[in-house]
Amino acid sequence: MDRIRAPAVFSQRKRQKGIPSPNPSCSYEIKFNNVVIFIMQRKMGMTRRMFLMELARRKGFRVESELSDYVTHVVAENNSYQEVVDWLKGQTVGDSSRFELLDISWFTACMEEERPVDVETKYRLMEQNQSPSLNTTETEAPSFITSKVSQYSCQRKTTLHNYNQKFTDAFEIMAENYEFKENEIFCLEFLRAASVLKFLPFPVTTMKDIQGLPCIGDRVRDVIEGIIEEGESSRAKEVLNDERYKSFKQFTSVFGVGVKTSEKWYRMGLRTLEEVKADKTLKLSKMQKAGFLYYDDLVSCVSKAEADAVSLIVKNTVCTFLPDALVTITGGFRR
DNA sequence: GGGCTTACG
DNA sequence: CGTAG
DNA sequence: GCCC
Repeated sequence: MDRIRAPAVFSQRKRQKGIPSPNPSCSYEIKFNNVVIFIMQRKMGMTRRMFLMELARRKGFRVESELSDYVTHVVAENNSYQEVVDWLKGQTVGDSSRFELLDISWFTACMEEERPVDVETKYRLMEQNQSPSLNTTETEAPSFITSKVSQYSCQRKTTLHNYNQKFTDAFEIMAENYEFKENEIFCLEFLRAASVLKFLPFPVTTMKDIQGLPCIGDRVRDVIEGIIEEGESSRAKEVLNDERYKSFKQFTSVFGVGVKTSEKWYRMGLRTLEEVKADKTLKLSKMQKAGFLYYDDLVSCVSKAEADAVSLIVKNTVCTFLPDALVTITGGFRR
């Protein structure tokens, strides 16, 4: 249920034996053992930080004044994701990726509810955000519209690492099936949802994680729910076993064959590429003939070594004319 | 209620 | 109608 | 089907 990682085993113990100081935190009972908060002072100031720490402790939260090994939740105000990450790098902590990096709005929500609230996307500091909590004020109730994921993929900075492949694989299968059915609208729907989940810097484990994200409708939500519960999508599985899908998948893998041609072949009763090749009455386009002729070559992936070999040929050729020219591979092989 | 990429062969 | 990025 |  709860994504919170911290073990509940060590709670009060350590704190007590360490410092018999007039630390006010000792006088409050800790009610929530799996959340250990650290509040960043940067851009906040000491007075406000102390005020917030005291407030949380009064409400039964465990708050550390140092970035100890027990800390699970790092809270920052008016800091971007990058600023917090940079600051953490300068601290003597081993692996700072174990922390939940949260905006102050998460903290204020906790204070309002007097319990640790779920770490929803809107509270998280993420790479794309500039400074999420600019519209919160110190005295007012917090604004919960802290960060919003853009609906436009070009406005999202997505890394190569996909934390949600289980989900996005299923979405892409669904999308492809709708493409084969020439339902561009549902196809688009699933492709967009896949793109959004690929952007998330953490794996989705509860339905709360996707709250507030764009392009996630009921249909997509159903698939996510299925995967969270079953570990896999029964919908996507059905598609993979679907005869029509399997045939279209084969047909469209031939260069020069799209959905229209696949549809035609499928209507003719053809089901496999072998059957297509065996049918001598079919009129193939120039492209399709090439597609079959070089099929094995075209379906296989291009290796980095091959790309480098091609690059070398181009370099040498260019250098015959422009000895000082700079030639570099672009696209995926450049990464 | 409209848009959902676009140009080229 | 299919490809490309 | 989502978003404006």
